[in-house]
Formats: sequence, structure tokens, C-alpha cells
Amino acid sequence: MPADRPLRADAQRNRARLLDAAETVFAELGPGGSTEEVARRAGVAVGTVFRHFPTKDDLLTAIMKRLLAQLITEAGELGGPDGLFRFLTSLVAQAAGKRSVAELLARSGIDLRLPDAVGNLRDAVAGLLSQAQEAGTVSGEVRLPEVMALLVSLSQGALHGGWDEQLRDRTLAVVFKGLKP
Amino acid sequence: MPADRPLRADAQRNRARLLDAAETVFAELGPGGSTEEVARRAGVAVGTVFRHFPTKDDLLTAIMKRLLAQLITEAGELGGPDGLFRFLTSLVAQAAGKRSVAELLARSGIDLRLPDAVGNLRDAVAGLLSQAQEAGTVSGEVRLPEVMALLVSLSQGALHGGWDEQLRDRTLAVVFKGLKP
DNA sequence: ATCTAAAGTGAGTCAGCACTCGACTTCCTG
DNA sequence: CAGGAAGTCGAGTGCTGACTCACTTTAGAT
Repeated sequence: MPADRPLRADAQRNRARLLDAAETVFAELGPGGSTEEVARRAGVAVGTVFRHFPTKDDLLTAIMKRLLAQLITEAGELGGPDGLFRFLTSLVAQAAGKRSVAELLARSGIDLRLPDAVGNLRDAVAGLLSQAQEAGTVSGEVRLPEVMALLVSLSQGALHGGWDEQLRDRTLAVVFKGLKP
Repeated sequence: MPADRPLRADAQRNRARLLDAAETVFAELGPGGSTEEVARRAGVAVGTVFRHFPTKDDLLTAIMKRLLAQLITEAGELGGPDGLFRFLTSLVAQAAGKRSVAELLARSGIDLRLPDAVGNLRDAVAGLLSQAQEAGTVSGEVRLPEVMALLVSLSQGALHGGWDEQLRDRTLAVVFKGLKP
């Protein structure tokens, strides 16, 4: 077991292409999308996919991790009294277009290989929640678990229902009203 | 094409068994559950499944229709000022246990073979909504589409998040508060 | 009791898909 | 500019799961 040497240049390039391709493929076809298709779109042979990700599930997990990291960054950058509201809005908007986001949240409660990353998202959302509560834009009654639950629900709903912008706003408005003091 | 003659007794029995078996199988395994497994649990050969439902998708659609009919009945029986709230609660509780319910709602927006049945559910919910609004338990601002959207979202969330009773109640409490005047 | 069309059976077909592996190519190091 | 390790290639393998069909069984009409 040699210490992890840096990847060769072509390998790095392919790894990145693969992740991008996988994201769009799974976004379009769901987890049912085939590995072969991912390879094709990345301009690479199947064997290469499996060198980088020994299992289809590993590939899925890798995208989830990346997506999760992006969300955490976004949550970290947002803040202030209505940071939580803006984060939720953005999340739902993304979910409506990108199946992966919703799928990610759906799996996150189940998949045992993402616990720390999910924990980080949880922490980020907790931060937004307490900021909002201090600013008085969210009721002190509200706790983190139900916020996470709503977050998962809404992104799932947006995904499956094919919401347009208006419906999204009206639905979020109801939830936001429920969160306010 | 002879007019539809009544099914033979054994055929009727098997059809019913098949639907029951399919419901539990798909509830446990999701749509990925195999036709063979459905046949096994119904105590019937695969061929029989395909005699009744030429396509796996036909089988799925058949359960959806049945489930939908049950929901519509339930919605019809409920009523009064908090009928809508009780319906939502019951729906979410069912979704948490039975994958099929959530999957049904998820598909209902997409699947083109269930439009009338879904329309009926929509009507039933519309009835509950207007009753609640007349009684003053739900704000007049709220419209049907967002209620349907919340309904789909919450059942999806309950399914994927594996909510316990407490979390379910707390989450619903937020939504209900958002619906009130 | 007899007959027959409807229903049931289950081994078999076929397609798709995750994954393998030996031959070939490309990067990097000295 | 070797040499060889790391990476890529893609035809091939094996399995799973939807669907078929020639044959057997059975319900129900006469």
C-alpha cells in the first residue's frame, strides 16, 4: 500500500470529465442511467470508469459528495436574517432542474458512506437557522430536524412535481409563513 | 374482440392476489422489485402475472389506480374545519410506512395513464380545502396547486427521511401554521 | 359426464448492464 | 530518451430480470 501518489495528468483530466458526465447523465436518467453512457459522454472507455470508481455506487457517492460540498459552501456564504429562506429557495430551484440534488438529499438519510458530509450540511443549516432566529425572522419554536425534513421534502416535491417558478414561490411562501414567529 | 365477459372464478382470485402481492413487494423494494417475486408471493407462476398485466408497467399502474381510489375515498369521508389537516396527516403517516403511496404521488404528475384518477384526487382535496377555508381554518390566500405540491413533497420527504412520529408532527405543525390565516 | 375455451404453468429467450482483463498507450522519472 | 509504472482500451463474461409460448389444467356451460 504505497502512500497516495498524485494522479497522472491524463488520469486527473479523465476523473474530472467523468464526474461531470456522470452528473449530467444521472441528472437526466436518474440512478438508472448506465455506466456505459457516462463513459461515452466523458469520451472515455468503460474500463476507465471502473478504474476510477470500482463500483457504480462509488461513482454515485462521489457525485453526491461533490454536490454536497457545493451546497455546504453555498450555505456558508449565505447568512443574515433571511439567509435560511434564500438557501431554501435556491435549493428548491436547483432540485427542480437537477435531479441529482433531490436524489442526493433523498439518499443522504440512508447512505452510510456520506455521514460526515451530511453532518456538515446539517451544521451549515443549523448556523443559518440560529442566525434567522436571533434576527427574529424564524420562530424560536422551530428546531433543526424539521428544517432538514422540510428541506428534503421540498426538493423531492420540486423534482417530482415539475414545478414552475410561480408554484415554487407560492409553496415556499406557505412554508416560510409557517416558520415565522 | 368479444365484449368483456366476466372473469373466470380462479382468474378473479388470482388477479386480486396479484394486486395484493404487488403492493407489498413494491412497497418493500420500490419499482425495482421483480415480477418473479410478485408471482412467488402471490403463489402463482410468472406467466400468470403477464396474462393479467401484459407489462410490468401495467401492473404498477393498476396498483396506483387502486391506491389512488382509496385515497380519494378517504378524502371524501373526511370533512369539516380540519378535514384537510387530518387528511395530510394520514397521508404522511401512510407514506412513511408504505413506499407505494409516496411513489404514487411522485408518478402522478408524470404518468399519463392516470390523469382522470389524479383529477379526482385533486377534486377531493379541493373540496377539503374550500371547506377549511369557509370554516376559517385555512387562509383564503392559499390555492389548490400549492396544497397539492405540499402533499407530494411531504409524502416524499416522509418516505425518504424515515421520519418518526415526533418529527412528522413537528414538520406538519410548521406547514399547518403556514396554511392558517 | 363431456367438452372446450379460458386460464395457468415454467423452462427458455433475449436484452441490458455492471464489471473484468490482457493487450496496448502515455506520462513521468532518472 | 530510455524504461517501466500508471493509465486506457474495449471485446468479452455473467447475471438479472422482463417477457414468451407450447403444453397442461380447470371452470363452467350443455
